[in-house]
Amino acid sequence: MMPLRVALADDHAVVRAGYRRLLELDDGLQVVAEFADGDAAYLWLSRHPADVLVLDLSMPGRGGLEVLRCLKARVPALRVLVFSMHDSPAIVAQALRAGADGYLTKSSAPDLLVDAVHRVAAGERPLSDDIAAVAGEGDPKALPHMRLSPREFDLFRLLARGIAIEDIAAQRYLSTKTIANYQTLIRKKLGLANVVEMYRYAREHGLD
Amino acid sequence: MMPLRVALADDHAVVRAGYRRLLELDDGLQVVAEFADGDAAYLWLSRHPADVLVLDLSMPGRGGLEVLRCLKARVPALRVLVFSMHDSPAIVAQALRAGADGYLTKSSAPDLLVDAVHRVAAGERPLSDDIAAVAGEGDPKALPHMRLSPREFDLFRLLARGIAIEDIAAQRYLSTKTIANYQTLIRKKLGLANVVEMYRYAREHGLD
DNA sequence: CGACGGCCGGGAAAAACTCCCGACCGGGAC
DNA sequence: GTCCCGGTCGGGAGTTTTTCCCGGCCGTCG
Repeated sequence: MMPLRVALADDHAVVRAGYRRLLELDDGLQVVAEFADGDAAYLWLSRHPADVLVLDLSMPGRGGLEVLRCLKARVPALRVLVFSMHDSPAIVAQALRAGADGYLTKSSAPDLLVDAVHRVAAGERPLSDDIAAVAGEGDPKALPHMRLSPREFDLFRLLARGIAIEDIAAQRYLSTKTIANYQTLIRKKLGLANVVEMYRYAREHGLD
Repeated sequence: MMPLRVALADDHAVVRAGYRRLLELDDGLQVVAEFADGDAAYLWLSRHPADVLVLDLSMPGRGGLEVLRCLKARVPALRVLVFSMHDSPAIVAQALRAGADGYLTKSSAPDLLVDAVHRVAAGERPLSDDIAAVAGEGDPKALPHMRLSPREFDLFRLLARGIAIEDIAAQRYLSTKTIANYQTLIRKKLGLANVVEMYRYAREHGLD
Protein backbone atom coordinates (compact mmCIF):
# COMPACT_ATOMS: atom_id res chain seq x y z
CA MET A 1 0.00 0.00 0.00
CA MET A 2 1.43 3.32 -1.06
CA PRO A 3 1.35 5.95 1.60
CA LEU A 4 -1.04 8.82 1.05
CA ARG A 5 0.59 11.91 -0.38
CA VAL A 6 -0.39 14.77 1.88
CA ALA A 7 0.16 18.48 1.30
CA LEU A 8 0.01 21.06 4.07
CA ALA A 9 -1.07 24.65 3.71
CA ASP A 10 -0.82 26.93 6.73
CA ASP A 11 0.76 30.31 6.94
CA HIS A 12 2.61 29.64 10.16
CA ALA A 13 5.85 27.76 9.67
CA VAL A 14 6.00 26.44 13.19
CA VAL A 15 2.49 25.16 13.04
CA ARG A 16 3.18 23.46 9.73
CA ALA A 17 6.22 21.77 11.15
CA GLY A 18 4.09 20.54 14.03
CA TYR A 19 1.48 19.04 11.71
CA ARG A 20 4.13 17.41 9.65
CA ARG A 21 5.66 15.68 12.57
CA LEU A 22 2.25 14.69 13.80
CA LEU A 23 1.16 13.24 10.49
CA GLU A 24 4.40 11.45 9.80
CA LEU A 25 3.95 9.41 12.95
CA ASP A 26 1.62 7.42 10.72
CA ASP A 27 3.43 5.30 8.19
CA GLY A 28 0.46 5.47 5.89
CA LEU A 29 0.96 9.18 5.43
CA GLN A 30 3.68 11.08 3.70
CA VAL A 31 3.89 14.84 3.65
CA VAL A 32 5.01 15.75 0.17
CA ALA A 33 4.68 19.50 0.26
CA GLU A 34 4.14 22.50 2.49
CA PHE A 35 2.78 25.89 1.52
CA ALA A 36 2.73 29.17 3.35
CA ASP A 37 0.08 30.71 1.16
CA GLY A 38 -2.73 29.82 -1.14
CA ASP A 39 -1.04 30.70 -4.38
CA ALA A 40 1.90 28.43 -3.71
CA ALA A 41 -0.51 25.62 -2.94
CA TYR A 42 -2.49 26.26 -6.07
CA LEU A 43 0.53 26.40 -8.33
CA TRP A 44 2.15 23.32 -6.97
CA LEU A 45 -0.96 21.20 -6.82
CA SER A 46 -1.87 22.12 -10.37
CA ARG A 47 1.29 20.45 -11.55
CA HIS A 48 2.02 17.72 -9.04
CA PRO A 49 -0.07 14.83 -7.86
CA ALA A 50 -1.21 14.56 -4.27
CA ASP A 51 -3.99 12.78 -2.48
CA VAL A 52 -5.01 15.07 0.33
CA LEU A 53 -4.53 18.74 1.05
CA VAL A 54 -4.78 19.85 4.64
CA LEU A 55 -5.80 23.46 4.30
CA ASP A 56 -5.91 26.21 6.86
CA LEU A 57 -8.48 28.79 5.87
CA SER A 58 -6.75 31.85 7.24
CA MET A 59 -3.95 32.56 4.86
CA PRO A 60 -2.41 35.51 3.16
CA GLY A 61 -2.73 35.98 -0.57
CA ARG A 62 -6.01 34.92 -2.05
CA GLY A 63 -7.31 33.45 1.17
CA GLY A 64 -8.21 29.89 1.99
CA LEU A 65 -11.76 29.82 0.71
CA GLU A 66 -10.86 31.30 -2.61
CA VAL A 67 -8.00 28.90 -3.11
CA LEU A 68 -10.22 26.02 -2.15
CA ARG A 69 -12.71 26.94 -4.80
CA CYS A 70 -10.14 27.35 -7.57
CA LEU A 71 -8.37 24.20 -6.59
CA LYS A 72 -11.46 22.04 -6.66
CA ALA A 73 -12.25 23.41 -10.11
CA ARG A 74 -8.76 22.74 -11.39
CA VAL A 75 -7.93 19.47 -9.67
CA PRO A 76 -11.19 17.75 -8.81
CA ALA A 77 -9.46 14.54 -7.81
CA LEU A 78 -7.68 16.24 -4.95
CA ARG A 79 -9.33 15.74 -1.61
CA VAL A 80 -9.27 18.76 0.63
CA LEU A 81 -9.51 18.62 4.38
CA VAL A 82 -10.12 22.04 5.82
CA PHE A 83 -8.43 22.48 9.13
CA SER A 84 -9.39 25.73 10.73
CA MET A 85 -9.57 27.41 14.08
CA HIS A 86 -13.08 28.56 13.35
CA ASP A 87 -16.08 26.61 14.49
CA SER A 88 -18.85 28.99 13.58
CA PRO A 89 -21.61 27.58 11.41
CA ALA A 90 -21.21 30.39 8.93
CA ILE A 91 -17.61 29.60 8.19
CA VAL A 92 -18.14 25.88 8.08
CA ALA A 93 -21.01 26.32 5.69
CA GLN A 94 -18.91 28.56 3.47
CA ALA A 95 -16.11 26.03 3.39
CA LEU A 96 -18.32 23.09 2.58
CA ARG A 97 -20.10 25.08 -0.09
CA ALA A 98 -16.71 25.89 -1.57
CA GLY A 99 -15.96 22.23 -1.97
CA ALA A 100 -14.25 21.06 1.19
CA ASP A 101 -14.29 17.29 1.63
CA GLY A 102 -13.97 17.51 5.35
CA TYR A 103 -13.78 20.07 8.11
CA LEU A 104 -11.82 19.77 11.30
CA THR A 105 -11.32 22.42 13.95
CA LYS A 106 -7.95 22.88 15.53
CA SER A 107 -9.50 22.11 18.87
CA SER A 108 -9.87 18.50 17.82
CA ALA A 109 -7.86 15.75 19.40
CA PRO A 110 -4.55 15.29 17.62
CA ASP A 111 -5.20 11.78 16.40
CA LEU A 112 -8.41 12.91 14.81
CA LEU A 113 -6.36 14.82 12.30
CA VAL A 114 -4.55 11.69 11.20
CA ASP A 115 -7.81 9.83 11.15
CA ALA A 116 -9.58 12.51 9.17
CA VAL A 117 -6.86 12.58 6.52
CA HIS A 118 -7.41 8.88 5.94
CA ARG A 119 -11.15 9.20 5.89
CA VAL A 120 -11.14 12.07 3.50
CA ALA A 121 -8.90 10.09 1.17
CA ALA A 122 -11.33 7.19 1.41
CA GLY A 123 -14.13 9.38 0.16
CA GLU A 124 -15.75 10.02 3.49
CA ARG A 125 -16.61 13.45 4.75
CA PRO A 126 -15.25 13.78 8.25
CA LEU A 127 -16.51 16.64 10.35
CA SER A 128 -15.47 17.68 13.82
CA ASP A 129 -17.97 16.69 16.46
CA ASP A 130 -18.32 20.28 17.44
CA ILE A 131 -19.48 21.26 14.03
CA ALA A 132 -21.23 18.13 12.83
CA ALA A 133 -24.20 19.26 14.86
CA VAL A 134 -24.47 22.66 13.31
CA ALA A 135 -23.46 21.67 9.80
CA GLY A 136 -26.89 20.51 8.81
CA GLU A 137 -28.76 23.59 9.89
CA GLY A 138 -28.26 25.50 6.69
CA ASP A 139 -30.79 28.28 6.83
CA PRO A 140 -29.32 30.78 4.44
CA LYS A 141 -31.91 33.39 5.21
CA ALA A 142 -31.88 33.35 9.00
CA LEU A 143 -28.76 35.37 9.65
CA PRO A 144 -28.12 38.30 7.36
CA HIS A 145 -24.52 37.32 6.80
CA MET A 146 -25.60 34.06 5.19
CA ARG A 147 -26.79 36.13 2.28
CA LEU A 148 -23.29 37.29 1.51
CA SER A 149 -21.53 35.82 -1.47
CA PRO A 150 -18.23 34.04 -0.82
CA ARG A 151 -16.19 37.04 -1.79
CA GLU A 152 -18.33 39.38 0.24
CA PHE A 153 -18.03 37.11 3.20
CA ASP A 154 -14.28 36.94 2.91
CA LEU A 155 -13.91 40.68 2.64
CA PHE A 156 -16.39 41.24 5.41
CA ARG A 157 -14.23 39.33 7.81
CA LEU A 158 -11.12 41.22 6.83
CA LEU A 159 -12.88 44.56 7.09
CA ALA A 160 -14.38 43.66 10.43
CA ARG A 161 -10.94 43.08 11.78
CA GLY A 162 -10.12 46.67 11.07
CA ILE A 163 -7.62 45.98 8.36
CA ALA A 164 -7.12 48.97 6.13
CA ILE A 165 -8.75 48.81 2.74
CA GLU A 166 -5.44 49.37 1.05
CA ASP A 167 -3.87 46.45 2.88
CA ILE A 168 -6.75 44.18 2.01
CA ALA A 169 -6.44 45.19 -1.60
CA ALA A 170 -2.76 44.32 -1.56
CA GLN A 171 -3.37 41.02 0.23
CA ARG A 172 -6.05 39.93 -2.21
CA TYR A 173 -4.55 41.43 -5.32
CA LEU A 174 -7.57 43.61 -5.91
CA SER A 175 -8.06 47.30 -6.51
CA THR A 176 -8.76 49.49 -3.51
CA LYS A 177 -11.78 50.62 -5.42
CA THR A 178 -13.14 47.13 -5.47
CA ILE A 179 -12.66 46.69 -1.75
CA ALA A 180 -14.28 50.03 -1.06
CA ASN A 181 -17.20 49.11 -3.26
CA TYR A 182 -17.61 45.78 -1.53
CA GLN A 183 -17.51 47.49 1.80
CA THR A 184 -20.46 49.71 1.02
CA LEU A 185 -22.33 46.77 -0.40
CA ILE A 186 -21.68 44.57 2.61
CA ARG A 187 -22.57 47.26 5.07
CA LYS A 188 -25.80 47.84 3.27
CA LYS A 189 -26.66 44.16 3.15
CA LEU A 190 -25.96 43.76 6.83
CA GLY A 191 -27.33 47.10 7.93
CA LEU A 192 -24.12 48.05 9.64
CA ALA A 193 -23.23 51.71 9.87
CA ASN A 194 -19.48 51.62 10.37
CA VAL A 195 -16.43 49.50 10.96
CA VAL A 196 -16.95 49.16 14.66
CA GLU A 197 -20.40 47.74 14.10
CA MET A 198 -18.92 45.29 11.64
CA TYR A 199 -16.37 44.32 14.25
CA ARG A 200 -19.03 43.78 16.87
CA TYR A 201 -21.24 41.88 14.47
CA ALA A 202 -18.35 39.60 13.65
CA ARG A 203 -17.65 39.01 17.32
CA GLU A 204 -21.25 38.28 18.17
CA HIS A 205 -21.50 35.68 15.46
CA GLY A 206 -18.10 34.18 16.01
CA LEU A 207 -16.80 35.25 12.65
CA ASP A 208 -13.53 36.78 13.76
CA MET B 1 21.97 18.64 33.10
CA MET B 2 18.28 18.42 33.91
CA PRO B 3 16.02 19.07 30.96
CA LEU B 4 13.99 22.24 31.07
CA ARG B 5 10.45 21.74 32.23
CA VAL B 6 8.22 23.32 29.64
CA ALA B 7 4.49 23.94 29.86
CA LEU B 8 2.33 24.64 26.81
CA ALA B 9 -0.78 26.77 26.73
CA ASP B 10 -2.73 26.95 23.52
CA ASP B 11 -6.39 26.41 23.03
CA HIS B 12 -5.99 24.12 20.06
CA ALA B 13 -5.17 20.56 20.99
CA VAL B 14 -3.67 19.64 17.66
CA VAL B 15 -1.46 22.68 17.67
CA ARG B 16 -0.31 21.85 21.17
CA ALA B 17 0.51 18.34 20.13
CA GLY B 18 2.51 19.74 17.27
CA TYR B 19 4.52 22.00 19.54
CA ARG B 20 5.10 19.19 21.92
CA ARG B 21 6.55 16.98 19.28
CA LEU B 22 8.59 19.83 17.96
CA LEU B 23 10.02 20.72 21.35
CA GLU B 24 10.70 17.18 22.38
CA LEU B 25 13.00 16.74 19.45
CA ASP B 26 15.38 18.56 21.74
CA ASP B 27 16.64 16.39 24.60
CA GLY B 28 17.15 19.46 26.72
CA LEU B 29 13.43 20.10 26.80
CA GLN B 30 10.66 18.21 28.46
CA VAL B 31 7.03 19.13 28.11
CA VAL B 32 5.52 18.61 31.51
CA ALA B 33 2.05 20.05 31.02
CA GLU B 34 -0.43 21.28 28.45
CA PHE B 35 -3.31 23.65 28.96
CA ALA B 36 -6.23 24.53 26.77
CA ASP B 37 -7.10 27.72 28.59
CA GLY B 38 -5.58 30.33 30.82
CA ASP B 39 -7.25 29.30 34.02
CA ALA B 40 -5.98 25.76 33.79
CA ALA B 41 -2.49 27.08 33.23
CA TYR B 42 -2.76 29.41 36.17
CA LEU B 43 -4.05 26.78 38.54
CA TRP B 44 -1.49 24.17 37.64
CA LEU B 45 1.48 26.47 37.55
CA SER B 46 0.59 27.91 40.93
CA ARG B 47 1.10 24.49 42.44
CA HIS B 48 3.68 22.78 40.29
CA PRO B 49 7.17 23.79 39.33
CA ALA B 50 8.10 24.53 35.73
CA ASP B 51 10.79 26.49 34.00
CA VAL B 52 9.18 27.92 30.92
CA LEU B 53 5.63 28.49 29.82
CA VAL B 54 4.95 28.79 26.12
CA LEU B 55 1.82 30.87 26.03
CA ASP B 56 -0.54 31.61 23.20
CA LEU B 57 -2.29 34.91 23.77
CA SER B 58 -5.57 34.09 22.13
CA MET B 59 -7.29 31.82 24.56
CA PRO B 60 -10.75 31.39 25.94
CA GLY B 61 -11.50 32.30 29.51
CA ARG B 62 -9.64 35.23 30.93
CA GLY B 63 -7.48 35.68 27.90
CA GLY B 64 -3.76 35.33 27.53
CA LEU B 65 -2.70 38.78 28.66
CA GLU B 66 -4.64 38.67 31.86
CA VAL B 67 -3.35 35.23 32.71
CA LEU B 68 0.16 36.34 31.98
CA ARG B 69 -0.17 39.22 34.39
CA CYS B 70 -1.57 37.10 37.19
CA LEU B 71 0.93 34.37 36.63
CA LYS B 72 3.93 36.64 36.79
CA ALA B 73 2.58 38.08 40.01
CA ARG B 74 2.01 34.67 41.54
CA VAL B 75 5.02 32.77 40.21
CA PRO B 76 7.73 35.28 39.40
CA ALA B 77 10.34 32.60 38.80
CA LEU B 78 8.42 31.19 35.89
CA ARG B 79 9.70 32.36 32.53
CA VAL B 80 7.00 33.03 30.00
CA LEU B 81 7.50 32.94 26.27
CA VAL B 82 4.57 34.43 24.46
CA PHE B 83 3.91 32.71 21.19
CA SER B 84 1.26 34.49 19.27
CA MET B 85 -0.02 35.00 15.78
CA HIS B 86 -0.24 38.74 16.39
CA ASP B 87 2.52 41.05 15.32
CA SER B 88 0.94 44.41 16.00
CA PRO B 89 3.05 46.76 18.11
CA ALA B 90 0.18 47.38 20.46
CA ILE B 91 -0.22 43.73 21.34
CA VAL B 92 3.48 43.10 21.59
CA ALA B 93 3.88 46.08 23.87
CA GLN B 94 0.97 44.89 25.97
CA ALA B 95 2.47 41.46 26.33
CA LEU B 96 5.91 42.69 27.27
CA ARG B 97 4.44 45.15 29.72
CA ALA B 98 2.39 42.36 31.21
CA GLY B 99 5.58 40.52 32.00
CA ALA B 100 6.39 38.37 29.02
CA ASP B 101 10.02 37.27 28.93
CA GLY B 102 9.99 36.77 25.21
CA TYR B 103 7.71 37.17 22.24
CA LEU B 104 7.65 35.01 19.15
CA THR B 105 5.20 35.10 16.30
CA LYS B 106 3.89 31.93 14.83
CA SER B 107 5.35 32.92 11.51
CA SER B 108 8.80 32.25 12.88
CA ALA B 109 10.94 29.39 11.70
CA PRO B 110 10.25 26.23 13.68
CA ASP B 111 13.68 25.93 15.21
CA LEU B 112 13.43 29.45 16.53
CA LEU B 113 10.82 28.22 18.96
CA VAL B 114 13.17 25.66 20.45
CA ASP B 115 15.90 28.23 20.53
CA ALA B 116 13.71 30.85 22.15
CA VAL B 117 12.64 28.48 24.91
CA HIS B 118 16.26 27.93 25.83
CA ARG B 119 17.07 31.61 25.67
CA VAL B 120 14.15 32.62 27.76
CA ALA B 121 15.16 30.08 30.36
CA ALA B 122 18.66 31.51 30.32
CA GLY B 123 17.33 34.93 31.20
CA GLU B 124 17.48 36.40 27.74
CA ARG B 125 14.59 38.14 26.09
CA PRO B 126 14.14 36.67 22.64
CA LEU B 127 11.95 38.59 20.24
CA SER B 128 10.89 37.76 16.73
CA ASP B 129 12.73 39.72 14.13
CA ASP B 130 9.48 41.10 12.89
CA ILE B 131 8.70 42.72 16.20
CA ALA B 132 12.11 43.47 17.65
CA ALA B 133 12.06 46.76 15.81
CA VAL B 134 8.94 48.11 17.40
CA ALA B 135 9.45 46.71 20.87
CA GLY B 136 11.93 49.20 22.20
CA GLU B 137 9.81 52.29 21.85
CA GLY B 138 7.54 51.60 24.80
CA ASP B 139 7.27 53.80 27.85
CA PRO B 140 6.94 51.09 30.48
CA LYS B 141 5.37 53.13 33.24
CA ALA B 142 2.85 55.41 31.58
CA LEU B 143 0.00 53.84 29.72
CA PRO B 144 -0.38 55.81 26.51
CA HIS B 145 -3.91 56.84 27.25
CA MET B 146 -2.77 58.57 30.43
CA ARG B 147 -1.13 61.14 28.26
CA LEU B 148 -4.45 62.28 26.90
CA SER B 149 -5.96 65.53 28.07
CA PRO B 150 -9.43 65.39 29.60
CA ARG B 151 -11.14 66.40 26.41
CA GLU B 152 -9.09 64.01 24.37
CA PHE B 153 -9.90 61.19 26.72
CA ASP B 154 -13.58 61.96 26.65
CA LEU B 155 -13.67 62.02 22.88
CA PHE B 156 -11.49 58.95 22.67
CA ARG B 157 -14.04 56.93 24.54
CA LEU B 158 -16.87 58.13 22.37
CA LEU B 159 -14.90 57.48 19.20
CA ALA B 160 -13.86 54.05 20.41
CA ARG B 161 -17.50 53.11 20.78
CA GLY B 162 -17.94 53.64 17.09
CA ILE B 163 -20.15 56.67 17.43
CA ALA B 164 -20.16 58.73 14.27
CA ILE B 165 -18.19 61.94 14.34
CA GLU B 166 -21.25 63.91 13.46
CA ASP B 167 -23.19 62.49 16.36
CA ILE B 168 -20.42 63.20 18.80
CA ALA B 169 -20.25 66.75 17.55
CA ALA B 170 -23.95 67.15 18.16
CA GLN B 171 -23.76 65.57 21.60
CA ARG B 172 -20.92 67.80 22.71
CA TYR B 173 -21.94 70.94 20.90
CA LEU B 174 -18.73 71.01 18.95
CA SER B 175 -17.91 71.28 15.29
CA THR B 176 -17.42 68.08 13.35
CA LYS B 177 -14.11 69.55 12.35
CA THR B 178 -13.04 69.72 15.94
CA ILE B 179 -13.95 66.10 16.53
CA ALA B 180 -12.18 65.01 13.38
CA ASN B 181 -9.10 66.96 14.41
CA TYR B 182 -9.15 65.42 17.86
CA GLN B 183 -9.52 62.01 16.37
CA THR B 184 -6.37 62.43 14.33
CA LEU B 185 -4.53 63.72 17.35
CA ILE B 186 -5.69 60.94 19.65
CA ARG B 187 -4.86 58.23 17.21
CA LYS B 188 -1.43 59.64 16.76
CA LYS B 189 -0.83 59.88 20.49
CA LEU B 190 -1.97 56.33 21.04
CA GLY B 191 -0.43 54.85 17.93
CA LEU B 192 -3.76 53.45 16.82
CA ALA B 193 -4.35 53.15 13.11
CA ASN B 194 -8.13 53.09 12.94
CA VAL B 195 -11.39 52.92 14.80
CA VAL B 196 -11.28 49.22 15.35
CA GLU B 197 -7.95 49.50 17.07
CA MET B 198 -9.36 52.24 19.25
CA TYR B 199 -12.25 49.99 20.10
CA ARG B 200 -9.97 47.14 21.03
CA TYR B 201 -7.66 49.39 22.98
CA ALA B 202 -10.61 50.65 24.97
CA ARG B 203 -11.77 47.14 25.71
CA GLU B 204 -8.36 45.97 26.77
CA HIS B 205 -8.05 48.78 29.25
CA GLY B 206 -11.59 48.70 30.49
CA LEU B 207 -12.29 52.10 29.07
CA ASP B 208 -15.58 51.30 27.40
C1' DC C 1 -29.26 30.64 -26.43
C1' DG C 2 -30.54 34.40 -22.89
C1' DA C 3 -30.87 35.55 -18.08
C1' DC C 4 -28.82 35.98 -13.92
C1' DG C 5 -25.65 36.47 -10.24
C1' DG C 6 -21.13 36.98 -8.68
C1' DC C 7 -16.90 39.44 -9.64
C1' DC C 8 -14.00 43.42 -10.83
C1' DG C 9 -12.98 48.17 -11.30
C1' DG C 10 -13.55 53.03 -13.69
C1' DG C 11 -15.74 57.91 -13.22
C1' DA C 12 -17.62 61.66 -10.77
C1' DA C 13 -19.33 63.76 -6.84
C1' DA C 14 -19.63 63.82 -1.93
C1' DA C 15 -17.87 63.01 2.48
C1' DA C 16 -14.23 62.32 5.55
C1' DC C 17 -9.78 63.01 7.02
C1' DT C 18 -5.11 65.22 7.61
C1' DC C 19 -2.12 68.86 8.31
C1' DC C 20 -1.36 73.46 9.30
C1' DC C 21 -2.70 77.42 11.21
C1' DG C 22 -4.60 81.18 14.39
C1' DA C 23 -7.48 82.35 18.33
C1' DC C 24 -8.98 82.19 23.01
C1' DC C 25 -8.49 80.98 27.82
C1' DG C 26 -6.56 79.68 32.42
C1' DG C 27 -2.78 78.72 35.25
C1' DG C 28 1.71 78.92 36.86
C1' DA C 29 6.53 81.03 36.70
C1' DC C 30 9.20 84.96 37.03
C1' DG D 1 1.97 92.47 35.99
C1' DT D 2 3.96 89.75 31.75
C1' DC D 3 5.42 85.59 29.57
C1' DC D 4 4.84 81.05 28.41
C1' DC D 5 2.46 76.90 27.88
C1' DG D 6 -0.99 73.48 27.46
C1' DG D 7 -5.63 72.67 26.52
C1' DT D 8 -9.56 73.89 23.72
C1' DC D 9 -11.90 75.08 19.49
C1' DG D 10 -12.42 75.49 14.57
C1' DG D 11 -11.24 77.44 9.67
C1' DG D 12 -8.73 76.54 5.09
C1' DA D 13 -6.84 73.70 1.79
C1' DG D 14 -5.46 69.65 -0.05
C1' DT D 15 -5.74 64.70 -0.04
C1' DT D 16 -7.94 60.42 0.58
C1' DT D 17 -11.92 57.60 1.10
C1' DT D 18 -16.58 56.55 0.23
C1' DT D 19 -20.56 56.45 -2.29
C1' DC D 20 -23.36 55.63 -6.21
C1' DC D 21 -23.71 54.35 -10.82
C1' DC D 22 -22.16 52.08 -14.51
C1' DG D 23 -20.18 48.53 -17.88
C1' DG D 24 -17.63 44.38 -18.83
C1' DC D 25 -16.34 39.66 -17.89
C1' DC D 26 -17.38 35.00 -16.67
C1' DG D 27 -19.81 30.61 -15.29
C1' DT D 28 -24.20 28.41 -14.38
C1' DC D 29 -28.74 27.23 -15.19
C1' DG D 30 -33.11 26.85 -17.41
